[in-house]
Amino acid sequence: MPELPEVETVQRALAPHIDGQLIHKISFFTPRLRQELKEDDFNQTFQNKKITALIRRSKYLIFQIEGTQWILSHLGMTGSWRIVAKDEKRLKHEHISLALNEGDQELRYCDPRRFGEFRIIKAAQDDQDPQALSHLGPEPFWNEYNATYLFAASRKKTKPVKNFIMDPSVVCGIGNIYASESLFRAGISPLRKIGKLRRVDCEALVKQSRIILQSAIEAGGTTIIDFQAPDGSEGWFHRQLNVYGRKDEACFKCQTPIKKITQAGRSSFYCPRCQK
DNA sequence: AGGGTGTCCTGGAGGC
DNA sequence: TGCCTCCAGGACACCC
Repeated sequence: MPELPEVETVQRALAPHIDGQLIHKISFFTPRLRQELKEDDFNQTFQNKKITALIRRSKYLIFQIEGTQWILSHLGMTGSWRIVAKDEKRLKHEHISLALNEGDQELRYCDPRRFGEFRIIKAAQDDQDPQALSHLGPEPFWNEYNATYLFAASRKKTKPVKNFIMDPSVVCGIGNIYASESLFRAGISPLRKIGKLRRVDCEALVKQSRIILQSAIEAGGTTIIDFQAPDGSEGWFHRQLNVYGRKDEACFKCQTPIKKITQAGRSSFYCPRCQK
């Protein structure tokens, strides 16, 4: 399940292989992912155009392509990209192929649950976000995401803190796993109302979420079930998870059994003793 | 308007 | 073994 560190890992692995490459042909092997996939539209727009960069914003990959249109890719739950030789046999759930250069190499997208996205968006001006992503809040590593910002943004809000930090318009890229893990490290219960957080809590939360995301990136992303980096290597960050997926197991700090609850339809894990 | 729920999807786990 | 049900998750539409 790709969250920010996984998407960052994919971006870093893929970019050197596709920057500067020409798109020879785009093929779809499924009528739709989250949206309809129309081969003609993509080929008319991108055939023989050069990929100038692959960047990450939030959990999106953006294929920057010469011209006025770009491609937005989201890995959903189970999406992955890999680079293969053109004659390599297609895997069961491979839905997209970008033949590069003279067609000798292909970038393939595999997604068993088809929760991913692949769509054409308008290119952005300068360093701005493309319009399709204008709703996104700051990245966790940007200076704008700090305790002052989080404290101000959360006043008079009544949502549980867990749901608040998972809102990409507040701060992007913190999914279910890292939300639980950040709160554990910050010593904050996921049930706390965000508006009741003190400034010191905001400071701890910003700091801990950064530390955890950074170490996950350095570890090459979390592999729980589905995630694989494009070179086939597995991330190993799951070995460092303190609470996620550890229902009824002993807290590493205090031995209290980890609790699992449901918030906004998503499972949260926390230590009822360490997190207040 | 803010907060919560339902929907999309399918593989895997667990129950009987 | 085989069938059934449930669950996982991000983004977004929708409801109260």
